[in-house]
Amino acid sequence: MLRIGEVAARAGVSVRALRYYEEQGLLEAERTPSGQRRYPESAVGRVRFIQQMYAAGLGSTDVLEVLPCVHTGRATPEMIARLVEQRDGIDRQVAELVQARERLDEIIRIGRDHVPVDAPVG
Amino acid sequence: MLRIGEVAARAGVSVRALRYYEEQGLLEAERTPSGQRRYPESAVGRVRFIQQMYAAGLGSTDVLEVLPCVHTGRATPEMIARLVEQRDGIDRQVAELVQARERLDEIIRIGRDHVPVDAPVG
DNA sequence: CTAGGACCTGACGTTGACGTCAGGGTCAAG
DNA sequence: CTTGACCCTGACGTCAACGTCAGGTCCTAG
Repeated sequence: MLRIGEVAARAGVSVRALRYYEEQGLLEAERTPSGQRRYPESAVGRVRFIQQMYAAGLGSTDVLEVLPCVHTGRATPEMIARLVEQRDGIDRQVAELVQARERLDEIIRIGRDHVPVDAPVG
Repeated sequence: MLRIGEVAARAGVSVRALRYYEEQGLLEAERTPSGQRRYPESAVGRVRFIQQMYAAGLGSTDVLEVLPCVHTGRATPEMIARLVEQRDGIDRQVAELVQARERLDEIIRIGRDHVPVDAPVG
Protein backbone atom coordinates (compact mmCIF):
# COMPACT_ATOMS: atom_id res chain seq x y z
CA MET A 1 0.00 0.00 0.00
CA LEU A 2 1.40 3.32 -1.12
CA ARG A 3 1.31 6.65 0.59
CA ILE A 4 -0.10 9.61 -1.25
CA GLY A 5 3.25 11.23 -1.93
CA GLU A 6 4.53 8.01 -3.45
CA VAL A 7 1.57 7.73 -5.80
CA ALA A 8 1.89 11.38 -6.77
CA ALA A 9 5.57 10.98 -7.60
CA ARG A 10 5.07 7.81 -9.64
CA ALA A 11 2.15 9.22 -11.57
CA GLY A 12 3.79 12.60 -12.05
CA VAL A 13 1.09 14.71 -10.45
CA SER A 14 0.79 16.73 -7.26
CA VAL A 15 -0.50 15.47 -3.95
CA ARG A 16 -3.16 18.13 -4.16
CA ALA A 17 -4.35 16.69 -7.44
CA LEU A 18 -4.88 13.27 -5.87
CA ARG A 19 -6.94 14.73 -3.07
CA TYR A 20 -8.91 16.62 -5.67
CA TYR A 21 -9.57 13.44 -7.62
CA GLU A 22 -10.88 11.84 -4.46
CA GLU A 23 -13.13 14.83 -3.91
CA GLN A 24 -14.50 14.29 -7.41
CA GLY A 25 -15.08 10.60 -6.80
CA LEU A 26 -12.43 9.58 -9.29
CA LEU A 27 -10.05 7.91 -6.87
CA GLU A 28 -10.69 6.04 -3.65
CA ALA A 29 -8.25 5.32 -0.88
CA GLU A 30 -8.19 3.22 2.20
CA ARG A 31 -7.35 5.00 5.42
CA THR A 32 -4.99 4.08 8.22
CA PRO A 33 -6.48 4.33 11.72
CA SER A 34 -5.00 7.80 11.95
CA GLY A 35 -6.67 8.88 8.74
CA GLN A 36 -3.83 8.78 6.25
CA ARG A 37 -4.57 7.57 2.74
CA ARG A 38 -3.18 4.28 1.46
CA TYR A 39 -3.38 3.32 -2.21
CA PRO A 40 -2.91 0.03 -4.05
CA GLU A 41 -0.30 -0.08 -6.82
CA SER A 42 -3.09 0.04 -9.37
CA ALA A 43 -3.82 3.61 -8.31
CA VAL A 44 -0.82 4.84 -10.27
CA GLY A 45 -2.20 3.56 -13.56
CA ARG A 46 -5.59 4.87 -12.68
CA VAL A 47 -4.22 8.33 -12.10
CA ARG A 48 -2.33 8.22 -15.38
CA PHE A 49 -5.56 7.32 -17.10
CA ILE A 50 -7.36 10.20 -15.45
CA GLN A 51 -4.64 12.56 -16.63
CA GLN A 52 -4.92 11.20 -20.13
CA MET A 53 -8.64 11.87 -20.18
CA TYR A 54 -8.15 15.38 -18.83
CA ALA A 55 -5.59 15.96 -21.54
CA ALA A 56 -8.20 14.81 -24.01
CA GLY A 57 -10.46 17.58 -22.82
CA LEU A 58 -12.90 15.58 -20.74
CA GLY A 59 -14.19 17.17 -17.56
CA SER A 60 -14.17 15.29 -14.28
CA THR A 61 -17.80 14.27 -14.64
CA ASP A 62 -17.03 12.81 -18.06
CA VAL A 63 -14.13 10.88 -16.61
CA LEU A 64 -16.39 9.75 -13.81
CA GLU A 65 -18.76 8.28 -16.36
CA VAL A 66 -15.99 6.48 -18.16
CA LEU A 67 -14.03 5.12 -15.22
CA PRO A 68 -16.28 2.24 -14.09
CA CYS A 69 -15.61 0.46 -17.39
CA VAL A 70 -11.91 0.75 -16.85
CA HIS A 71 -12.16 -0.53 -13.32
CA THR A 72 -14.44 -3.46 -13.94
CA GLY A 73 -13.70 -4.24 -17.58
CA ARG A 74 -17.45 -4.48 -18.03
CA ALA A 75 -19.84 -2.01 -19.49
CA THR A 76 -23.55 -1.70 -20.05
CA PRO A 77 -24.62 -0.70 -23.56
CA GLU A 78 -25.39 2.68 -22.07
CA MET A 79 -21.85 3.08 -20.84
CA ILE A 80 -20.49 1.99 -24.18
CA ALA A 81 -22.60 4.66 -25.78
CA ARG A 82 -20.97 7.24 -23.53
CA LEU A 83 -17.53 5.92 -24.34
CA VAL A 84 -18.24 6.14 -28.05
CA GLU A 85 -19.55 9.65 -27.58
CA GLN A 86 -16.37 10.72 -25.81
CA ARG A 87 -14.22 9.05 -28.44
CA ASP A 88 -16.10 10.90 -31.17
CA GLY A 89 -15.62 14.11 -29.26
CA ILE A 90 -11.89 13.47 -29.29
CA ASP A 91 -12.06 12.78 -33.00
CA ARG A 92 -13.71 16.13 -33.55
CA GLN A 93 -11.03 17.81 -31.48
CA VAL A 94 -8.29 16.13 -33.46
CA ALA A 95 -9.89 17.33 -36.67
CA GLU A 96 -9.94 20.89 -35.36
CA LEU A 97 -6.34 20.64 -34.26
CA VAL A 98 -5.24 19.30 -37.60
CA GLN A 99 -7.00 22.18 -39.32
CA ALA A 100 -5.27 24.66 -37.06
CA ARG A 101 -1.97 22.93 -37.71
CA GLU A 102 -2.46 23.19 -41.44
CA ARG A 103 -3.34 26.84 -41.08
CA LEU A 104 -0.11 27.47 -39.20
CA ASP A 105 1.90 25.47 -41.70
CA GLU A 106 0.50 27.57 -44.47
CA ILE A 107 1.48 30.73 -42.66
CA ILE A 108 4.94 29.35 -42.04
CA ARG A 109 5.42 28.57 -45.72
CA ILE A 110 4.24 32.00 -46.79
CA GLY A 111 6.36 33.61 -44.12
CA ARG A 112 9.46 31.71 -45.31
CA ASP A 113 8.92 32.91 -48.86
CA HIS A 114 8.47 36.52 -47.84
CA VAL A 115 11.26 36.29 -45.33
CA PRO A 116 13.44 39.44 -45.05
CA VAL A 117 16.63 40.00 -46.96
CA ASP A 118 19.26 38.96 -44.50
CA ALA A 119 18.83 35.25 -45.16
CA PRO A 120 21.80 34.30 -47.35
CA VAL A 121 21.21 31.48 -49.80
CA GLY A 122 23.61 29.00 -48.22
CA MET B 1 -18.05 48.51 -42.59
CA LEU B 2 -19.79 46.07 -40.28
CA ARG B 3 -21.24 46.68 -36.87
CA ILE B 4 -20.10 44.48 -34.02
CA GLY B 5 -23.28 42.41 -33.89
CA GLU B 6 -22.95 41.65 -37.57
CA VAL B 7 -19.37 40.45 -37.21
CA ALA B 8 -20.29 38.38 -34.18
CA ALA B 9 -23.13 36.69 -36.02
CA ARG B 10 -21.07 35.93 -39.13
CA ALA B 11 -18.14 34.59 -37.16
CA GLY B 12 -20.33 32.65 -34.77
CA VAL B 13 -19.11 34.24 -31.56
CA SER B 14 -20.59 36.60 -28.99
CA VAL B 15 -20.33 40.37 -29.05
CA ARG B 16 -18.60 40.14 -25.70
CA ALA B 17 -15.94 37.94 -27.23
CA LEU B 18 -15.12 40.55 -29.86
CA ARG B 19 -14.74 43.26 -27.24
CA TYR B 20 -12.54 40.88 -25.29
CA TYR B 21 -10.35 40.28 -28.34
CA GLU B 22 -9.93 44.00 -28.71
CA GLU B 23 -8.96 44.25 -25.07
CA GLN B 24 -6.30 41.62 -25.74
CA GLY B 25 -5.01 43.48 -28.77
CA LEU B 26 -6.14 40.76 -31.14
CA LEU B 27 -8.70 42.77 -33.06
CA GLU B 28 -8.83 46.45 -33.96
CA ALA B 29 -11.84 48.49 -34.95
CA GLU B 30 -12.48 51.92 -36.29
CA ARG B 31 -14.90 54.03 -34.35
CA THR B 32 -17.78 56.18 -35.49
CA PRO B 33 -17.82 59.71 -34.06
CA SER B 34 -20.17 58.44 -31.39
CA GLY B 35 -17.77 55.69 -30.42
CA GLN B 36 -19.36 52.64 -32.01
CA ARG B 37 -17.05 50.03 -33.51
CA ARG B 38 -16.94 49.47 -37.26
CA TYR B 39 -15.13 46.48 -38.76
CA PRO B 40 -13.98 45.68 -42.29
CA GLU B 41 -15.24 42.45 -43.86
CA SER B 42 -11.84 40.90 -43.24
CA ALA B 43 -12.53 40.98 -39.52
CA VAL B 44 -14.80 37.97 -39.86
CA GLY B 45 -12.00 35.77 -41.16
CA ARG B 46 -9.67 37.15 -38.58
CA VAL B 47 -12.05 36.23 -35.80
CA ARG B 48 -12.48 32.75 -37.22
CA PHE B 49 -8.72 32.37 -37.18
CA ILE B 50 -8.52 33.52 -33.59
CA GLN B 51 -11.14 30.96 -32.65
CA GLN B 52 -9.22 28.26 -34.43
CA MET B 53 -6.08 29.11 -32.50
CA TYR B 54 -7.97 29.13 -29.22
CA ALA B 55 -9.38 25.75 -30.12
CA ALA B 56 -5.83 24.61 -30.69
CA GLY B 57 -5.04 25.47 -27.11
CA LEU B 58 -3.12 28.70 -27.66
CA GLY B 59 -3.62 31.46 -25.12
CA SER B 60 -4.33 35.00 -26.25
CA THR B 61 -0.70 36.03 -25.91
CA ASP B 62 0.30 33.14 -28.18
CA VAL B 63 -2.27 34.21 -30.71
CA LEU B 64 -1.00 37.73 -30.38
CA GLU B 65 2.47 36.56 -31.35
CA VAL B 66 1.18 34.68 -34.33
CA LEU B 67 -1.26 37.21 -35.73
CA PRO B 68 1.12 39.73 -37.32
CA CYS B 69 2.27 37.10 -39.80
CA VAL B 70 -1.29 36.43 -40.78
CA HIS B 71 -2.04 40.08 -41.18
CA THR B 72 1.05 41.07 -43.12
CA GLY B 73 2.00 37.81 -44.78
CA ARG B 74 5.54 38.55 -43.69
CA ALA B 75 7.50 37.15 -40.82
CA THR B 76 10.89 37.60 -39.25
CA PRO B 77 12.87 34.41 -38.63
CA GLU B 78 12.03 34.96 -34.99
CA MET B 79 8.33 34.93 -35.70
CA ILE B 80 8.68 31.86 -37.83
CA ALA B 81 10.41 30.19 -34.93
CA ARG B 82 7.40 30.97 -32.77
CA LEU B 83 5.04 29.66 -35.39
CA VAL B 84 6.97 26.43 -35.65
CA GLU B 85 6.96 26.15 -31.89
CA GLN B 86 3.20 26.53 -31.76
CA ARG B 87 2.75 24.02 -34.57
CA ASP B 88 4.90 21.51 -32.73
CA GLY B 89 2.86 22.11 -29.62
CA ILE B 90 -0.24 21.25 -31.58
CA ASP B 91 1.47 18.13 -32.86
CA ARG B 92 2.20 17.04 -29.33
CA GLN B 93 -1.42 17.67 -28.40
CA VAL B 94 -2.64 15.62 -31.31
CA ALA B 95 -0.36 12.78 -30.27
CA GLU B 96 -1.81 12.88 -26.76
CA LEU B 97 -5.34 12.95 -28.09
CA VAL B 98 -4.70 10.01 -30.37
CA GLN B 99 -3.31 8.05 -27.44
CA ALA B 100 -6.38 8.86 -25.38
CA ARG B 101 -8.56 7.87 -28.30
CA GLU B 102 -6.84 4.52 -28.60
CA ARG B 103 -7.23 3.97 -24.89
CA LEU B 104 -10.96 4.60 -25.15
CA ASP B 105 -11.26 2.36 -28.19
CA GLU B 106 -9.58 -0.42 -26.30
CA ILE B 107 -11.99 -0.01 -23.43
CA ILE B 108 -14.89 0.00 -25.84
CA ARG B 109 -13.73 -3.24 -27.44
CA ILE B 110 -13.27 -4.94 -24.11
CA GLY B 111 -16.59 -3.59 -22.91
CA ARG B 112 -18.34 -4.97 -25.98
CA ASP B 113 -16.90 -8.43 -25.39
CA HIS B 114 -17.87 -8.49 -21.75
CA VAL B 115 -21.22 -6.96 -22.47
CA PRO B 116 -24.10 -8.28 -20.33
CA VAL B 117 -26.33 -11.17 -21.29
CA ASP B 118 -29.29 -9.44 -22.83
CA ALA B 119 -27.57 -8.85 -26.17
CA PRO B 120 -29.06 -11.41 -28.50
CA VAL B 121 -26.81 -12.67 -31.27
CA GLY B 122 -28.81 -11.22 -34.15
C1' DC C 1 12.06 11.23 23.03
C1' DT C 2 12.64 14.53 19.77
C1' DA C 3 13.42 16.60 15.19
C1' DG C 4 11.62 17.14 10.81
C1' DG C 5 9.49 15.27 6.84
C1' DA C 6 5.06 13.56 5.29
C1' DC C 7 0.26 13.81 6.03
C1' DC C 8 -4.41 15.83 7.46
C1' DT C 9 -8.51 19.20 6.83
C1' DG C 10 -10.39 23.46 5.62
C1' DA C 11 -10.50 27.40 2.94
C1' DC C 12 -9.15 31.11 0.04
C1' DG C 13 -6.35 32.29 -4.42
C1' DT C 14 -5.43 31.72 -9.53
C1' DT C 15 -6.02 31.78 -14.59
C1' DG C 16 -8.47 32.34 -19.10
C1' DA C 17 -12.19 33.38 -21.91
C1' DC C 18 -15.66 34.97 -21.66
C1' DG C 19 -21.16 35.70 -19.24
C1' DT C 20 -23.96 38.96 -17.26
C1' DC C 21 -25.85 42.90 -15.12
C1' DA C 22 -26.22 48.02 -14.42
C1' DG C 23 -26.82 52.36 -16.25
C1' DG C 24 -26.86 54.96 -20.11
C1' DG C 25 -26.06 56.69 -25.30
C1' DT C 26 -27.33 55.89 -30.63
C1' DC C 27 -29.96 55.54 -34.71
C1' DA C 28 -33.23 54.15 -38.52
C1' DA C 29 -38.23 53.76 -38.90
C1' DG C 30 -42.78 55.18 -38.36
C1' DC D 1 -40.13 62.59 -31.65
C1' DT D 2 -40.57 58.45 -29.67
C1' DT D 3 -39.95 53.52 -29.71
C1' DG D 4 -37.07 49.58 -29.79
C1' DA D 5 -33.12 47.26 -31.38
C1' DC D 6 -28.36 47.89 -31.11
C1' DC D 7 -24.29 49.86 -29.04
C1' DC D 8 -21.17 51.76 -25.14
C1' DT D 9 -18.21 51.30 -20.68
C1' DG D 10 -17.23 49.44 -16.32
C1' DA D 11 -17.23 45.86 -13.21
C1' DC D 12 -18.40 41.75 -10.90
C1' DG D 13 -19.55 36.51 -11.71
C1' DT D 14 -18.26 31.80 -13.48
C1' DC D 15 -16.04 27.32 -13.97
C1' DA D 16 -12.37 23.78 -13.68
C1' DA D 17 -8.34 21.93 -11.92
C1' DC D 18 -5.73 22.62 -9.17
C1' DG D 19 -1.97 26.06 -6.04
C1' DT D 20 -1.11 27.67 -1.67
C1' DC D 21 -1.31 28.92 3.06
C1' DA D 22 -2.66 28.02 7.96
C1' DG D 23 -2.74 25.28 11.82
C1' DG D 24 -2.41 20.89 13.51
C1' DT D 25 -1.28 15.49 13.53
C1' DC D 26 1.69 11.40 12.43
C1' DC D 27 5.68 8.64 12.16
C1' DT D 28 10.27 7.17 11.62
C1' DA D 29 15.23 7.60 12.20
C1' DG D 30 18.71 8.65 15.42
